[in-house]
Amino acid sequence: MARVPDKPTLEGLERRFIAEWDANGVYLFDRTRQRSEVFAIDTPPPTVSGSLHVGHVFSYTHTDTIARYQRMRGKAVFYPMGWDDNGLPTIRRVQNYYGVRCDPSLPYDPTFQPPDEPHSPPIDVGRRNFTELCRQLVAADEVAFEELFRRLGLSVDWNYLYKTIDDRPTKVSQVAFLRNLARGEAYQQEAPTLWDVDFRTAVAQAELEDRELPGASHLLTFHRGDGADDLMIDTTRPELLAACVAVVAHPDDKRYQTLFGTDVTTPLFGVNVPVLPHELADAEKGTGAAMVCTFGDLTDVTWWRELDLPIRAIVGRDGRVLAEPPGAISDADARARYARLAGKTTKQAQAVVVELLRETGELVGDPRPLKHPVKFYERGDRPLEIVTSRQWYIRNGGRDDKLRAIFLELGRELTWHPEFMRHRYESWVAGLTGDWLISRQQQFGVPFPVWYPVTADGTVDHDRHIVPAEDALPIDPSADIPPGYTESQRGQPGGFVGDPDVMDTWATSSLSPLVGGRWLDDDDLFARVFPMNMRPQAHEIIRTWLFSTVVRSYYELGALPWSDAALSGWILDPDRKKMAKSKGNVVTPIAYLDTYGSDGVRYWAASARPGVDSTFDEGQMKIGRKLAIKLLNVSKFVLGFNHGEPVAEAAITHPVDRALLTRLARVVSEATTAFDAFDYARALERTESAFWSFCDDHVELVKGRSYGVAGDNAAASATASLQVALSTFQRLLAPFLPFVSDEVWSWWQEGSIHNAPWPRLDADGDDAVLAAAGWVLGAVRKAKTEAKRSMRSPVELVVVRAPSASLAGVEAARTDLIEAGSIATLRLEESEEPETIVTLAADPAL
RNA sequence: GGGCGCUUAGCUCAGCUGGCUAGAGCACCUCCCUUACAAGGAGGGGGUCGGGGGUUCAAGUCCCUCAGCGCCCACCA
Repeated sequence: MARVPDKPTLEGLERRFIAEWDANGVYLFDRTRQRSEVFAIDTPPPTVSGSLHVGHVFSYTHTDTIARYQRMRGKAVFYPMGWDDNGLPTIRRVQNYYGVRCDPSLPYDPTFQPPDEPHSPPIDVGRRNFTELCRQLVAADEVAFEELFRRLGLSVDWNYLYKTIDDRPTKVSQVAFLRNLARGEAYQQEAPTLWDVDFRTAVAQAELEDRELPGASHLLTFHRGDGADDLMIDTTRPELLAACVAVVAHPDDKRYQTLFGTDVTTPLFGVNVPVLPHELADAEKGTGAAMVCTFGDLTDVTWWRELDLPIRAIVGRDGRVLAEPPGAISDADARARYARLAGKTTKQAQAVVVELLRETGELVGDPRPLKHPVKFYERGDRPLEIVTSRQWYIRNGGRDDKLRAIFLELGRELTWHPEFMRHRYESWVAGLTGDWLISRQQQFGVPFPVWYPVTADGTVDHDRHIVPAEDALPIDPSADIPPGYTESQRGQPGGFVGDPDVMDTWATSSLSPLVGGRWLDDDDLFARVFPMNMRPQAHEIIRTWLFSTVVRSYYELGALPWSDAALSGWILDPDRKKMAKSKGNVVTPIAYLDTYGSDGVRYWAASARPGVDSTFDEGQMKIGRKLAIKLLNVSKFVLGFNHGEPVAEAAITHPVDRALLTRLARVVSEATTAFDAFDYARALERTESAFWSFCDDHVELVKGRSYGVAGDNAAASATASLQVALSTFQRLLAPFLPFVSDEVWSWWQEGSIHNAPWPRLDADGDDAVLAAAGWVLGAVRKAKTEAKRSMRSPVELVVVRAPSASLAGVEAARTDLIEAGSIATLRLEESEEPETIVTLAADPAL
């Protein structure tokens, strides 16, 4: 006996089912299943910084529909969640929220309590205190994140939740790093690196972005001896003149042939620098001759390295000109000029240099304003500088073509959804110019588990690493002591120091399949889930997260981390701009979940093609809600026949009903194929359109027969087919509308629909019957509408003229048509030209 | 400069390996309270499928080309 409410409603479904699913363990991962029976998802751990926005709802829903489909296909779905609470966003928030700053040199203060209000000026605290504040602050956000994801109906197994800040992920990061180090895949190097002067940290190539900035071209005079003509050089960065180490021109540039190998003297500072040929110099740009500074841009680094030039650094890590000039600036006037620059930001220094050049007459004309692209750290506010520093790197093929070829090949073995996304991986890997810089000069993150010996004279020996045993991890070298030492030896001659840096957040994220699968900690589990099936993620982090995961997985396990990568698009606001926190146009999802229900919002998300940027569209949510309501109502109606008791499928003998099953079988097949290809949107579209046609046409057609107007057998056939269709549609819609589908399922089935098997149908009916019947019914409806009659109004005569094949279909549906259309006489006439003539009964109102 | 994607009704978008008069939803108009649903239903108006060329019996769909928009990569004097 079906338990159908008198007045079906969507109200309260979310709260009820969230609790029910939890209580019944509907989404628990069955870890007894073998790898071949598991579908494992490498879920993106969202960055915990504030709140989730509608973009999260969008992409996480995509993944969830696939998880639900695979679960219904009988797979044990490994669907963990993680919180990425590492990294700069958290640091920034903690600094601002409490008004504190981390000073790693300070000891831990167990009694420290954060101020109630942001403290100004910021209070300096030790790294461990700072970390504790980070944990406190993210904890509240994480509760809200979990609540939202549950509300949205994500079928995550929350038992596998992890936080990147926790010991286990930290240990995974440190172990993997030490193994990289031992195998030579990680190394340390002192070299010019891109440097953010505000965050005071090195940044990686993958975190750069170009911004178009106004600048100016300055024409400078470099002097040649013996009264020869001056050498003119155009530069946008005259403030780096003191850092000039050479002048380069293209080897074929006729203008400079005689100068190659000679020296010229720099303006203002009178330093002799060589004029050298190099392929990268462009005869078309400026005067064709460029000054090489240490370092103005990445090309300078190349010239410096390949031409074996000295270093004359003048910009410090704070972005200001260093107090002391390079040794090459020896002349007293030159040193006096330099003194006017010292301590200034590069921007201020530029103004001073221009002034000085005007005084000496070495600036030709005025600076000519231009716009040019400048490299920024993607989270930064000021242009990057290049400074020499000691950093950790992981080899990624950027300096090794054989390795690069391996990573390119791995990218080709990966299945991409949509397929064209592989181009982004290809062009990124092909264009790498250096290894992956993983160290950051930050206080909060996974520390490098390395100490260095301090020699007897007090210098740190960076060439020797003291590393802990794996089973001692995780460690913090600024708090923990290397084996064989005591805390009193920290920083002392003959003692040790800890590596002060932390790993970039991607260095941890790149291990997400290992962290999620509990590598090291639970080998049995890991063997059942790795390599994973699916990596869902946004397309703009292919170069960071996706690529780095491929790299780490290759090093640690010699395999691709997953078989399939599913890239989601962006949410655009109505002005077609990407919704992003930094753009200030994000939409908070809660209000929409309240208004349209989780199912409605999920419908909107699932309507967007995989990988395609999609406009935020409230209208789609409204449609989703209507779909959910329709499912309630049609379920109620179908379950009203035979008191909701199941009727054996064997009763389905009527040609109209058999045609329905054939249509259903096709829809199931299309949805299945689409889902297998990760195309949730197509699965939804096929299902939805078949569902509406079922409700509006088929149900109307067989309604009368279901009530019994054509006898018990005909009624049983209709009822049984309606039940099959209902069961099928409920399950096809379950991945998209998990709440309402489980509600209607609960009216007549045992257990959650989300643990029910995905529908399978074999049918051999002739669905031309439905096409023919639909055509006639449509004509009848049209006639009634045009006559402004009710759909119930009687029809005296319908004459159907069509080829015999179509007539056979109409004949098969005769009783249903007569009933559905209130037709007194239905006459069929064979004809080449299909035509339906409807004669309405006299209007009783007239 | 190289690459990728997009351009179909007023709006948001489907249209998969070329094939019946190009579809859906929203919006708009008309009608219908029919006992699953008025939070519904029936019907209608509206498109030379970005431009041009080509292949084909047949092109929104394939090829070439141009244009606009977006993105990725590279350049950055």
